[in-house]
Amino acid sequence: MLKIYNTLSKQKEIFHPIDPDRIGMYVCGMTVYDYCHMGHARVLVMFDVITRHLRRNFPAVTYVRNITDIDDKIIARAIENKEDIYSLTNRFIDAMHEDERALGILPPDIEPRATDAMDQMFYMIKSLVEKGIAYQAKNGDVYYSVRKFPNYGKLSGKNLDDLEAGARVDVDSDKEDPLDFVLWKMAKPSEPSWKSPWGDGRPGWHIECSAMSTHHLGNHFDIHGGGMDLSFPHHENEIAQSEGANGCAFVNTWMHVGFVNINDEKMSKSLNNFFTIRGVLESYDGETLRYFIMSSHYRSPLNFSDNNLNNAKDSLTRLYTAIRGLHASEAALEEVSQRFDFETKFNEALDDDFNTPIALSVLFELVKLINSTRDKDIDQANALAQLLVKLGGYIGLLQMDADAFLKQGVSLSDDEIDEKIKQRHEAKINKDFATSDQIRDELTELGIVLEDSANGTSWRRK
RNA sequence: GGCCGGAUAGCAAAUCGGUUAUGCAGUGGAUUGCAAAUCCAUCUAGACCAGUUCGAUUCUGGUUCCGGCCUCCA
Repeated sequence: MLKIYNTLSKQKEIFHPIDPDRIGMYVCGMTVYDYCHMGHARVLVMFDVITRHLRRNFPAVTYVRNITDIDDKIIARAIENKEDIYSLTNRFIDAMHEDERALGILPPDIEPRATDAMDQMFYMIKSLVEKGIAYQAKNGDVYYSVRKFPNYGKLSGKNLDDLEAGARVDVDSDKEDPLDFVLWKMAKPSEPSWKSPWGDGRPGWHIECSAMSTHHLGNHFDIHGGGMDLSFPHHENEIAQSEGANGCAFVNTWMHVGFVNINDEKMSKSLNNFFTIRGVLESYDGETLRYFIMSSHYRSPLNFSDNNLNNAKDSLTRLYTAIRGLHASEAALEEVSQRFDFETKFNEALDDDFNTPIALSVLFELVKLINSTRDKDIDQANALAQLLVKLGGYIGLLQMDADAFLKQGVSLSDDEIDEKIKQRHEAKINKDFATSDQIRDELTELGIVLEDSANGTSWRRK
């Protein structure tokens, strides 16, 4: 029984799909004018985990994650680069996909681009204008009239009068109310623009997501997610737009992923304390990043630091060490799956609002059993290792060959290392431990750790 | 100012009204020529002050500190 924390009700709820045969989930994706940073990585990874879990529990899941490929920052950056906006956005979309692959993220089912959704936006804006919820101001911009939507603030727990009191001054506005937000914006002469019933211009950010989500998932769908910073005003405005235009409930469950922090402060562009995914990948492999992200609950803050990343790496190393060299048949896997309740516990953890830290701890319980079984019953250890790989796969972990994971990023070639191991072995046979230890120390220096066992010596990266 | 979160051992991070979280690190032991890996045992908790309770880290109230949103933000 899946429980999800719903930002709308501020509590965990049992998830009741609108149509159990067809779950719809929409997640706000990137605005593509720069490389993705670790904050984006967290949203990407967590909704990947969520999608994987939903797919194992429901026959069909449609995961839509949009791309915002038109907005002020994109225009500004394109001008700065003397570049066409499409060449800019295409470049960063490719980079994003590359980052995603490194993190083991499966592509969403549909990845709509705002610039392909103009008609859907026109349709929605038109409907809002016709209903008197939106208006075209003197400057030509079309605004949403926030006071016309009685439930405004239901997601963020804010009310209009409080917002009004704390509102920053908005001088140059033709808005009827300072809290009204833009649906369609008139283009300045040199800017990219689209023809619309209200004049040449471009869409506001909020309407993009309302239009794309309902277009692909219907007016009323199950889950809508994004980073916590989107809950206000972005998601609040989406609710106002979609429910205002369609006259029905928009989304049942709202999910928000917590921030990635640096020294307990939010990682953000404006604070200039962000790390790009590709930057971090220079020092850590993608699976380590993925593990790091899953090591805390998705709604808690996640502190980004070398110490925590190294912790993640060490933990993953323990996991991979346990499955190294072990393989089993489907039948054996089936047998241990039945006999032990790891899978049940693992699934229960994910069912409880996607509690990945608990799910990971189940993996470590399994590791302990594998390691202690190894000497007594190798067949069972093999089968349990297979089970570990299977459970890891549920959350996109442990799908690499263990040797490949444990040997990656080393400066010497396999042959060179094997040669050193051979030399050391000979020294050991001659009881020349000074030499053998020296060889081992040299390798340790290079980040290569040797492990002796009854079957000979193997190695891994530190 | 308004509205939200959070405070757990050396670090990270969950659960839970009474019983081992888990990973890394530490200590003792097994194993090893010595290590590494592994196993066994073990030490470090619940910001502070009240209250409810047979019993609270867990519930309630207050205090302190930290963070977020209210402007583009994942």
